[in-house]
Amino acid sequence: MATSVIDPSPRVPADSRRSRKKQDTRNRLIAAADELFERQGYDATTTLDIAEAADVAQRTLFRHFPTKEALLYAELDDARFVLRDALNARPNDEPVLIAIREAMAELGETIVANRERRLLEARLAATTPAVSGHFRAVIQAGWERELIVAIADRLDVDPMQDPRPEVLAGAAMSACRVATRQWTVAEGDADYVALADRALESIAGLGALT
Amino acid sequence: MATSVIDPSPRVPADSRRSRKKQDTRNRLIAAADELFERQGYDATTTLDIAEAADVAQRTLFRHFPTKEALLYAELDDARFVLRDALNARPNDEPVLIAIREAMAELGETIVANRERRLLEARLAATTPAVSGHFRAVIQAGWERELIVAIADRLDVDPMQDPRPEVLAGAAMSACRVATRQWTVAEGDADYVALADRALESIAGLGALT
DNA sequence: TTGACGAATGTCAGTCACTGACATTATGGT
DNA sequence: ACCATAATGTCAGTGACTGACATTCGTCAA
Repeated sequence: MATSVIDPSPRVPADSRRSRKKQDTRNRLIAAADELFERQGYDATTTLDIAEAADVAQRTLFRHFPTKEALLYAELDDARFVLRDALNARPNDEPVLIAIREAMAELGETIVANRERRLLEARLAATTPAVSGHFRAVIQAGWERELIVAIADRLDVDPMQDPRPEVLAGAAMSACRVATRQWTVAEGDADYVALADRALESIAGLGALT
Repeated sequence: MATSVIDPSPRVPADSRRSRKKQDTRNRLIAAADELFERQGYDATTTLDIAEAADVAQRTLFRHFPTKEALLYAELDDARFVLRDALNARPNDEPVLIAIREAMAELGETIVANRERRLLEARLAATTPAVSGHFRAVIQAGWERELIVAIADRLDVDPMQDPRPEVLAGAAMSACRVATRQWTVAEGDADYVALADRALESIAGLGALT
């Protein structure tokens, strides 16, 4: 869900032929981008290439995705809603860091399911500044916002006054980045959930470092 | 210093007329960008506008700065070397989080000195996604790298294996972002160093949150 | 002083991501 | 069948950035 682009009130049943076709072009665009990025690299692939490979006009591509990078991270961007739901599902009396670890564990399963795509994202992010930049600026920032409001809710504090929600969220996102990098170095042959949990756990000991 | 762009080995004395002129065009470009961003907004200002206001060719602008955003963040980008030096200057037996707080305090003074520019950066980042994105993707990531190597050095661990350096660095950068936001909300009429220190201090208690 | 060398800049043409405006086609409801 | 409108197509831009080559200007040595 979440078309990555703003489309307000659909007056059409969510499962009409129209919406199926729309979803289909969206999927074809993602698949085309995937394959082209894989085959000829990110920078060497133009949005026109992608559109033609998906057999749509370039303009249509930009109606579905706001930027070229969004094509790559469509799935991870939507995953922030999964994160939000997972967080809200944790019991309210659970310590915040525990709740985050549990929610991330749940999310981690979903993430790693698409192993090949995750590895592609990682490869491209490692070689292309535009990609890693977009990840930090858009994807990670989006996840972070979800974390912040969830944490502030639990602590019942104002995240504009109390620095802890944002600081904890930042630490958690860094932990996820580390876990992802380690998982990527291992070519996906590692327990992502365990890696992430270990990194998240380390947050508790940050103040005691020599 | 660090010209924000790669120029390897200058065979010319660092204080020749040539280098002074070069530095001068660089400064004029920054000043021109500053004023135009202030007057007509970020998006409404083209790189050609800036170049003409500084009385150079557009091509020259892009020889001094790799992107339009870099014009805005030239100073903050260079500040990462100040951060590195400040960190290295801290005694080796000092606990890491303390060292970071002290180094940031030192850095904070430098930062807040240019109050008007900081407020301009904040205003633009708050209204223009391209600006806030660049900040996260380039500036903050750069500072974070400095933090990571400094922390890993002190702990004598491999930052690729041990998640703690990167996690702590991420938390610290988030703390700085919070402090900057609070300082900005107060229109610069607040003790930035105190705000940053309070946010950084909160890292120690992250694991104990209910 | 002069002349050679090279750094900084200028000029120009091009690529490519992205956008606004308007025309066309395809669906869904009537 | 008919109309409203969602989805797409077409086209002509704008603007950031780049490569190639010409020109100017500071530096230094003979």
